[in-house]
Amino acid sequence: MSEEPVAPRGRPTLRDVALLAGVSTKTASRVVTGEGGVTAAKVTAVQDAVAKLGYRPNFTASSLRRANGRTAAIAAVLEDVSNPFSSALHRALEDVARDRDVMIFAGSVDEDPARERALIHAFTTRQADALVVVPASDNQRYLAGEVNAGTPVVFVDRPPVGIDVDAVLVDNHAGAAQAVHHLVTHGHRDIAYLGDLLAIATARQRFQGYKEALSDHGIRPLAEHIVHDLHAEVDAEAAARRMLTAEAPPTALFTAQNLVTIGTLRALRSLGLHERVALVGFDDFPLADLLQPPVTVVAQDPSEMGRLAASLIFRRLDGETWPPTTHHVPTRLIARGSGELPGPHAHPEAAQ
Amino acid sequence: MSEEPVAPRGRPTLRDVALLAGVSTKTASRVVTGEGGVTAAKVTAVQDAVAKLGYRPNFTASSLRRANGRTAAIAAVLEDVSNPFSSALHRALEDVARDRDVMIFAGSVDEDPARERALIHAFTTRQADALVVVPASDNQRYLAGEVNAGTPVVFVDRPPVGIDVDAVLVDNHAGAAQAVHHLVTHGHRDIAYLGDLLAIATARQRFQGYKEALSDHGIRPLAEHIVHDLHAEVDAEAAARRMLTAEAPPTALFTAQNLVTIGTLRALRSLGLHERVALVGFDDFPLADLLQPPVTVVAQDPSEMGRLAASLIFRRLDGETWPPTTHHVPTRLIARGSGELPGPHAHPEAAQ
DNA sequence: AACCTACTCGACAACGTTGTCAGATTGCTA
DNA sequence: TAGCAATCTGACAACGTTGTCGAGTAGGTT
Repeated sequence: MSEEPVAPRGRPTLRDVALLAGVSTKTASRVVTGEGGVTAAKVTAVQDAVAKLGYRPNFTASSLRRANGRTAAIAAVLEDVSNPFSSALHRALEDVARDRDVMIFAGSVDEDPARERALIHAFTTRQADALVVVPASDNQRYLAGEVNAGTPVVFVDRPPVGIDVDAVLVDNHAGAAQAVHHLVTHGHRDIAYLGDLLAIATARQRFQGYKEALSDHGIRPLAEHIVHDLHAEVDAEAAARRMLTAEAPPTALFTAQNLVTIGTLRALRSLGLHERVALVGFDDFPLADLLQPPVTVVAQDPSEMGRLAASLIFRRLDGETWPPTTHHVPTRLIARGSGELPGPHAHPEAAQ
Repeated sequence: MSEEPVAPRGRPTLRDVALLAGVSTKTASRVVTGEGGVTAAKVTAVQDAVAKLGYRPNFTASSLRRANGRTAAIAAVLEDVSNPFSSALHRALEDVARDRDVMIFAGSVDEDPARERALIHAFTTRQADALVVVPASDNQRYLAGEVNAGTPVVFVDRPPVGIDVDAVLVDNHAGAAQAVHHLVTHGHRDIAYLGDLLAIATARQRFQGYKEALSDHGIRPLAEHIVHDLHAEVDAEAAARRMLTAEAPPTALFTAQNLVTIGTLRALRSLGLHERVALVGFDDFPLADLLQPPVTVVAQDPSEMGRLAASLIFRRLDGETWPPTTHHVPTRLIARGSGELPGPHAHPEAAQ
């Protein structure tokens, strides 16, 4: 059934290959790394031995010895590998890394600062060549050692604090303002805010954008129409339901995060208000266009962010240097329907 | 601004720590690994040196030397880290691995057998302790070496071919049959099949389940109502549109894969048939319950599959042994609306 | 024939760490 | 005081690999 030789307990090493081929380990190494300068006869002898033993080089040992010490692995410290934003980012990193035969460590932080540190510690300890970080903590000074040691680090989605590294961010402020402006344009003045944990910098920025856009239109938001610290879908659903069933409910909603948007949609749907109360969400999500009404969003571009982050990483790994820079990937308002439901102040011609 | 010492070019090693603390490297090692048997004075001396230098152990070098040689990293070879099934699986693996401080390498195969081999090669070469594989190739004999060497391998979603390892599968046949039976129960006899690449084993099983369920009801499917090899959303949308606009269109659809279901929904929606033609999809997806009508699916449980796969991996890593076993995670039909749209043969009391 | 160059090859050390083992120190008992 | 066990410590080798370097061989030139 199995004609392959029983492994001599444990994986074969270069020594085993060399022994079988009748050459030195160094020559065997030369053959498997393609270094060259080996007689054709010995090359085939080594190759035969490799095949016979099923030898696989130990890349770990090799990178310990090799000049640059690279492990050809980079680490992605994400919010949650299973959420669409993180996984799109992850995928974009992979696509760029793939061209260079670089592998990816991925881990989920779940907004837990301790987990962030634990992950980064684990990854650096495993000699990841670079770090892509969506931080959850409020200070990343602890990364100074890594950065000084020359490990490329790029922050994504949220800015670094206490440390100076490249960052790929979204203009949350402008995106939120754009959403609010859009709702005002469609005749709304009573626009509620439902947002993520205020501890998250991007949530604060989006809230700022919301407030400033309203104030630009001379609107003062009602305190009872502002809810923070919604992180999970169910929290958002409950908050939206409460707000919409109170007296004097808002005519439009700005939901400042993915899951908050979805939770809010559930509330609207179950209250039968989905065709009446306007909604613009921050961050696009799959099937938003298939819902009834289709959901208007301010879309981020996680793929583009990932590609950009990866390219910064690899340029640094290639030896390029420049002062730490923050890049902004633009947002895009995608009008699909829910954000164009007319408000009480809609001019007939404006609400189309 | 920066009070930390400039790193002595490159990361500090245990030797640097030992030198600074005035002890041998072995004693420094004893302290950082918590091996014990070291005077309190030296312990603090070493700890001070560690702090001062910002020393981080090189886990890679350590695992090279340590008895079991474990790297505390496992590899997940997924279809596409950014699709919901894969990322839910990934997340479940991470949750189990987290308890043991094990990290995860993840990569996307994209249904490309060559990519599958390349990924597995890269991961084994980096000494991953174990492999979780959602295969794309039709034969995985090439893994024999790894398995013989004692690396735990678990296949998920698709069975191993040419090699005998643990597997965590879905009962695709029964799930598909259940979907078709459900549609028949609701008065449909002309039920179309839209499915994934026939090269994928699970797609074949689902198709089998479809055919057998129909034949159990004495129904012979029409050739023009069977389409294979749909993999992307757009392909499915085009195929569904073609089928639904031909003469004598089916009254119900069984879509045998995630993206096929979504593409088909788009076609139904744009043709205005979404409230008329029944649909059951294989594999659940986010927001299926928020669509109009809500989408009835045969749900798999990727989280449970991931947890099970991880537990098998870790039990093997803990030294437990047993003959390679295939586990089946049950599917669950979730009736939400689209699958209960009545067909022409519906009894008034059955269609509810 | 003496010399040189180009090429092939292997001994050795080293990457950063830990297992082994034996030496040194301490404290206790007889 | 000698003897011995218990405790602490460091020298050394080894994990699997590759960089360095010098030895060996063949071929070509004077």
